[in-house]
Amino acid sequence: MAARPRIKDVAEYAGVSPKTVSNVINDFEHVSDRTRAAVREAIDALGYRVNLAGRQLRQGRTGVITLAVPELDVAYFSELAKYVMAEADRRGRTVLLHQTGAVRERELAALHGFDAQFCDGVILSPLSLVPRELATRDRRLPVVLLGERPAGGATDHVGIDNVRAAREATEHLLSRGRRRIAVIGGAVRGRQGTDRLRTDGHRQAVQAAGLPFDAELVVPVDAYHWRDGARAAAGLIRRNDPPDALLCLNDHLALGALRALHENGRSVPRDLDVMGFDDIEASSFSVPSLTTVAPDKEEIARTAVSLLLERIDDPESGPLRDHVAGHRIMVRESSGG
Amino acid sequence: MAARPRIKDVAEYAGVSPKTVSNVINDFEHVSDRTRAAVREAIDALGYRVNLAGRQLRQGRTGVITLAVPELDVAYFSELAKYVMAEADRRGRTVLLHQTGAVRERELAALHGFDAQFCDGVILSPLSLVPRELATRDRRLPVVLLGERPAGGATDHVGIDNVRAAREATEHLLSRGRRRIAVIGGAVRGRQGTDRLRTDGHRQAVQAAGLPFDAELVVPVDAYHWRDGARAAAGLIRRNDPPDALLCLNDHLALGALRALHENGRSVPRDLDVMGFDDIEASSFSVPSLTTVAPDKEEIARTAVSLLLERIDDPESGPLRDHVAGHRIMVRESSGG
DNA sequence: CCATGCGTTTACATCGATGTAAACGGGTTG
DNA sequence: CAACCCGTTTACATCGATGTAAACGCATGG
Repeated sequence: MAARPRIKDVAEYAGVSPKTVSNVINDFEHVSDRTRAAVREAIDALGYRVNLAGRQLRQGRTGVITLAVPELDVAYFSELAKYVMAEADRRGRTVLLHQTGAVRERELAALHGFDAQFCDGVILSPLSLVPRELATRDRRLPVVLLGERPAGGATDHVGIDNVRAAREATEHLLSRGRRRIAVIGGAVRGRQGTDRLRTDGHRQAVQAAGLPFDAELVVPVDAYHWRDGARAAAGLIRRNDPPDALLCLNDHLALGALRALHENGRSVPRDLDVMGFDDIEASSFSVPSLTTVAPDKEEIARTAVSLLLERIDDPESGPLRDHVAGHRIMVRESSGG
Repeated sequence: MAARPRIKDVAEYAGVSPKTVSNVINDFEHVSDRTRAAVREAIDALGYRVNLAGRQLRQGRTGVITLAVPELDVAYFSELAKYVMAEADRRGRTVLLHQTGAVRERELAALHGFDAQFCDGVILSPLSLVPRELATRDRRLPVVLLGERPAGGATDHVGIDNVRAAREATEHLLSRGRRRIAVIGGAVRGRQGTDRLRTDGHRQAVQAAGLPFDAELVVPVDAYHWRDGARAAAGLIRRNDPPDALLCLNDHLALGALRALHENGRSVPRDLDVMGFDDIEASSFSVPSLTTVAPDKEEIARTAVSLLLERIDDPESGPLRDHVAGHRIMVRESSGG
């Protein structure tokens, strides 16, 4: 089998110079129709496809953007990845998907282009990095952050209004008559991460209702997986003064909690209400189906890609942008819906 | 901020030639310790990192392998991706994750390196391509196929023994006294896809037990998602002679079926048994928890990466390989476990 | 003291595509 | 008919890293 054809081969076949072939490929306007046709024919005949390495070396662009998320088997991220890839595809880019495992070093590596400088820019969903680390990133690589807003604010950002979303979630539970609402995966103090922001929103709703905020009901977790939600829920219902509702900061936690409640003979929503965050596909199909906060993932993905591509095309373009994407409360069976 | 340092900058800083720096980077043996140390220091001082485009252009290698799967939000694939990435990481490679959406053209594009020739090889989990198409691939790009075994057999392959796995699954249900077992997502005829192979295995078990095989109980689906499983299950229990067990060809279908059965007042496993395939994390936490066939995903990932890297390092290396990975039946509540 | 050998380092060319600037050629115009 | 213009095409250099082959330097042996 012959070697992969180069631009030079196409040029010889078409009887023109390599640069002319390049001009045709890149839709340069001053190419006569005859030449263009001849080159197109040569490209088809030889099955030529551009070599990205050569192009990048010359242009400094790859057409590849990286999406770095903590874990792909957290459904929220794989669903988000799907939207990001679809949008990138629409814009003629390729997505390099990367898992950081929420490890600091790997998130930092993502910020700096993976030593590889393989991509034109990065969409990063950070978990471990603190704002200062996020701020010291390599300015040469455009970055858009997802999730919590970086305090320093040196980077474009897309996310939902976590405080408001959590407040609305708790308001929903309060409106159902729930009074002792536990927050699984929450954080009362510490940096303004997603967990802290959502806990703050919850606290606002509780206090606005004239109820006392009980920090004992905020249960931190190791990770946002089923098992962590199950463990937390099991612990909570064994307390002397158990909660009458569980606000779980993602759907995996909530689904794990549902399982634990079932194992312990509690009925949802009769005995307790349960809510989640993210609205992953599984949440429509659980038994009972799960009330949850649904961020507009498609809006998040679309906006993140747009902001990133703008920065790539023009690194100096305007001020930092901070897009707040929409969200909805999806009321389902786990809170009587 | 200064421009990214090149190998030449490092060379000047260290007072050696660019090629010597390259030798240090690539661990060439004939470099004196003094020179090596000086170069290392220069690299640190300047924060130098190799430019992959330059390297690929010269070496024809990127260190990047592609994993192309139908859909990332099918948990089996995102879990598999996690293992593949972990293994690739261990081997010092980067994974470019790609979604084909089960679209023929996109699977073909994957086979040919995405027009981009960005990667050294591809691990492809095909859904739509027929064996002939798989055989006509570009020989220059090493490929490992996952899932069903390609009939033509022109490519390395890793998968479980689908026929046996399905036979064992059905045997489990039969041993519980189930007699009318429906297959959701199955196929009685057509090419030897995963669906067909598993249906065949099921049929073998049924007939080995001296029972009639009822093709009416094999229900095809559009996709392997919750909603499809829910729809199929809802249809089945409305029949005059409903099944007493559902063998669903992936866990999403099974979880959707559980939901539909619940909505229709059926109790699992009292009224029916339900089984899935894949053993995704959600299946341990559903209510009831799901009996399922657990392929050894880690073995699949590890082997696929190994085979691919061998082919990349030596394209002529030996005959085609076909690795059959292990699987287990995980008995849980949905079949009385 | 020079020749030889071996291990280390360097100069140069090269991978493929494309920016730059100059060359080319056909048509106008004075 | 020459000077000129403008749109098209080309020659050449370049991006960064590395393979090749030759040069270099130090040590040993004749």
